[in-house]
Amino acid sequence: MATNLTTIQKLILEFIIDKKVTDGMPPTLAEIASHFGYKTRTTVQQHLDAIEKKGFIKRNPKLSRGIELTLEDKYFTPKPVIGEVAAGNPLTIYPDAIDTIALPTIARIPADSFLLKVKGDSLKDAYIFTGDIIIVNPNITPKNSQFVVAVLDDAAVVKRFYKKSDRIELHSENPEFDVIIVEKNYTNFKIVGVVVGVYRSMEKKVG
Amino acid sequence: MATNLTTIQKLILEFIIDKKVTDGMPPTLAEIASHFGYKTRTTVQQHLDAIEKKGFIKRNPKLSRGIELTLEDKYFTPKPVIGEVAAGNPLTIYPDAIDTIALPTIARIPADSFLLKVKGDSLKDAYIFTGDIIIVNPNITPKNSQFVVAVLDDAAVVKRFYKKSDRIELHSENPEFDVIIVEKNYTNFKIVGVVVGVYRSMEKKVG
DNA sequence: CATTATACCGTACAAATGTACGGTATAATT
DNA sequence: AATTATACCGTACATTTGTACGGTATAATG
Repeated sequence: MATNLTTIQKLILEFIIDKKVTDGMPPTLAEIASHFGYKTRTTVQQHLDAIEKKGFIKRNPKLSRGIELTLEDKYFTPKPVIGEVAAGNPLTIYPDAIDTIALPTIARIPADSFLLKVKGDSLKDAYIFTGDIIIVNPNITPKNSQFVVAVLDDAAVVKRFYKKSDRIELHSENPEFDVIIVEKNYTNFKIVGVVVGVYRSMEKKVG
Repeated sequence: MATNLTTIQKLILEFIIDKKVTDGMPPTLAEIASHFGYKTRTTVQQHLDAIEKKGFIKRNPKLSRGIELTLEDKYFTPKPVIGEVAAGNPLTIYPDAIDTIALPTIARIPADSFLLKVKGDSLKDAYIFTGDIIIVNPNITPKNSQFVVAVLDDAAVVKRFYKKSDRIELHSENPEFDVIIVEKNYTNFKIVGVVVGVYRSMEKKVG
């Protein structure tokens, strides 16, 4: 879907989506204004007018929080896929990807998490396949045996996390792969986040 | 969870859940009052006080539509998983699993889509595993190669759908399984719905 | 018999909410 | 040079919204 929304309009729309996902309901004009530092609700009002005119939302007049997302399939919440993981390769982050996918509401993801598309079959032993979307939360401290997205020497990996007293181990589901051991003082290593869910759309053919 | 809610309180709670599911957000006091024919919002206010006191909801003071459902699992909308598919077995629909509260939610699932939990590894060739949740839409006409949930001779199957001029074929991902052929006049066959998505939570350990 | 919980009513009010009207400033288009 | 779209401001106002206070009536409980 081509977006003829301006940058600011896009930001506002994203904020609305974000609020809907985390709070379960769209924000009020005042909440939007406050978030963007506007001194008047009128400014928001005018942006919403523009966004509505472009067909991205529909508003129920006089109804509080009456912003409906037009692009949203009734039971699906759109959320941008911000990048790709293909194990072994650098973590690709799309520049300004408004490549939203329709995530089912059951996969109700916390606002602070993001989506990555899986490429390659390096995760097939974890039952995660090319095209699957993984939901990554960067604000969770990983517990042992959880899947994490990590960047090690500029290459991305998705592996099970195990913390030992002196090091961190990254295990693969497939025993043929060696365990990656990260010593405590190793600097070129970063946990990107914890994988909290996997979603796969079946609409298009998989096989 | 035992319910010590009164009949009316229960009705009001159900209405709130219903509104949340259909409109995406909880109602205002006025909307509740109008639905139940109350002449005052105060009446609703008092019922909500009671319901909150009993721990079923939590309210954000002063915030419009600030009714939170306490019973709602953090990452899941009140949309319940209504049954189980274990290929070869009858389609299990949970009777009224989670006590009075979940029941109305179940009854009110938008006819549009529902959730089934997958049991057994009969679908592993389609990369769907035990514990996964499939999202099924009964109102879509299946296209060729889409996964469908079907009931054939009282046993549930989840297979790829292929319509031929004179029959319907149900294919398995695993070529070792025979293709099921349903002749056009066969009666004991019903397409339950099209599998539109698979969701797997990674929060608890998978392996 | 007094108390408590339930189930309603009305009146009142501050704050929140959506919206209208009018204005300024910049950039792009015609 | 005139117009249009964008991006803000301020003031104003009728409703909506949540909430408080006070009252009535019934049924159940101690």
